[in-house]
Amino acid sequence: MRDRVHGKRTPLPQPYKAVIDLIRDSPVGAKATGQTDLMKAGGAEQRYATGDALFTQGDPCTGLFFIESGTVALRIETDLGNSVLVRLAEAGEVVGTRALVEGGSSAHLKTAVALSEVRVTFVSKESAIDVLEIRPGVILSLLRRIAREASEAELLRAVSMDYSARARLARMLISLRHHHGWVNENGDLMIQLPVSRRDLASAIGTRPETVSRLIDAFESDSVAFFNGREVRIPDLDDLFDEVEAV
Amino acid sequence: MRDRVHGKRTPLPQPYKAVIDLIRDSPVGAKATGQTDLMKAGGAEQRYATGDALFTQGDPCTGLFFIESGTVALRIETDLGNSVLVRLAEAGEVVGTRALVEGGSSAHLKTAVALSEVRVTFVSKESAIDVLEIRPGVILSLLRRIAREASEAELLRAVSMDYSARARLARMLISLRHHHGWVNENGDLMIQLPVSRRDLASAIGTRPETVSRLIDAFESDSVAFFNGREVRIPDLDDLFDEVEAV
DNA sequence: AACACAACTTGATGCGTATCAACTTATGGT
DNA sequence: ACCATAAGTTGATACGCATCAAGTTGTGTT
Repeated sequence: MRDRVHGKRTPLPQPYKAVIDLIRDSPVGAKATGQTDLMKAGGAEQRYATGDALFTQGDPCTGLFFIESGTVALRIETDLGNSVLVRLAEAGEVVGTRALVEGGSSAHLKTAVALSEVRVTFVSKESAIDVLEIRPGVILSLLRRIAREASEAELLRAVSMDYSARARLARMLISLRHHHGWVNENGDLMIQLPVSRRDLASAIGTRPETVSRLIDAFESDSVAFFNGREVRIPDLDDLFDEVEAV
Repeated sequence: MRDRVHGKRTPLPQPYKAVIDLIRDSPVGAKATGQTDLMKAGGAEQRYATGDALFTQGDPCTGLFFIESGTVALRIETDLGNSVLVRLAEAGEVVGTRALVEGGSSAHLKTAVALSEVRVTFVSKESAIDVLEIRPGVILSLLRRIAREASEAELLRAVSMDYSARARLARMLISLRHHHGWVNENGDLMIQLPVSRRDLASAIGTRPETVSRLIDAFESDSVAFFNGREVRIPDLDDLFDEVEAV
């Protein structure tokens, strides 16, 4: 691997491949699949403009939001300026699953804000549970989806602390490519960051100043070139190399 | 708050209380509730001795393990010596939920090892899914349980990086008290650590040497006194103070 | 276009913790 | 009870990143 500005870690001989793949390439939010049409049949389409909140931390959970298009930021807000980006939810994912948690009157732990034009199908808590009680197939699909999210979130939590901030930023870019990347005329991977530097920093557990410096480092090493929220990545493998060592 | 050997952080004005409570006191693995008797009816009781593996990373997922008694360590093993303790599963929790994840032939991402005499009810993947397809009530209970785990794991991942190693160790002790603590004749909280220093270190994302020094620091500050795997905590509030600032 | 304010960058400095090495203390097997 | 090996401790050193401060660039507003 290339020299790097920031540290090195003890290499890990032959870790189990599936785990490494997951660590290296898991989106911040897990991908969603499976048909939940039956459930969504009882729902209503809603639209949100950039910056609108789907729900706010502390609000009672009223139902599930199936994202049809657009990107939603899930944040913990600690005060006006101080917030932590917990994950980005993309088209195909469900947010608000806390509405299903046992104990009727649960409140949202996070705030969900549209980062772009967002279209969702909203299914109220009551009708969601109605459907779930009648159609085991639907609930099984939802269960499987959430089981995977839980499993992966837990795993990521445990291992992500072991990475340097530099590696975590690399992993973030890798995962963002799925919904925010394309290939330009020269064959370079391009990514349009959906978030500010500040969000980016909080998402990877570091500070905006550090992100700034990491960007400098990536550019000196020709791994990635940043221009505002647009990122050009000549060779994706270089990014994977950054996450190679644990 | 008292002076401390290690750092301080910018205080957070009035974060949303439920979130803070969760952060401060969430067990490493989420508590489980809800009746799943119907599902377990089709299962078989199994016993494991200390050190036995319920399953190993890479094995195909064969079913769900409902822990009736004892403590199970879930680890990612990277090689023989190098492992990360992802969570401790206690009586009342379910492990192996990855068996339910979509896409039939999933493999375990973690290794589950009994840390004590462990009694579980094992429900095979097939019969679990059979039950789930017939009894929506059961699956709903399971879904709710897993939804909460997912939600909390995700949140914890995001915020735990913001804490110092010292605060993370304090949080670990706080959460261990639920299943491994008692009160001694002097009214002191006692905790019998179920894991080695090495596991402890990996669970909080640090190194054994650092854990050693943190223990020294806790003892100098009279927050907690360690004797092998036995910990004496004169005042639990002192530990909560350690996690107070983000 | 001019302003206010937020977002971002750059530099200097210090703290927290990883790392490496040497040592001491437990643990388990024969 | 012994030895071999693992687990835990202690010390010295280095470095990644947070922090504070001051600047610059960007963005929306009237």
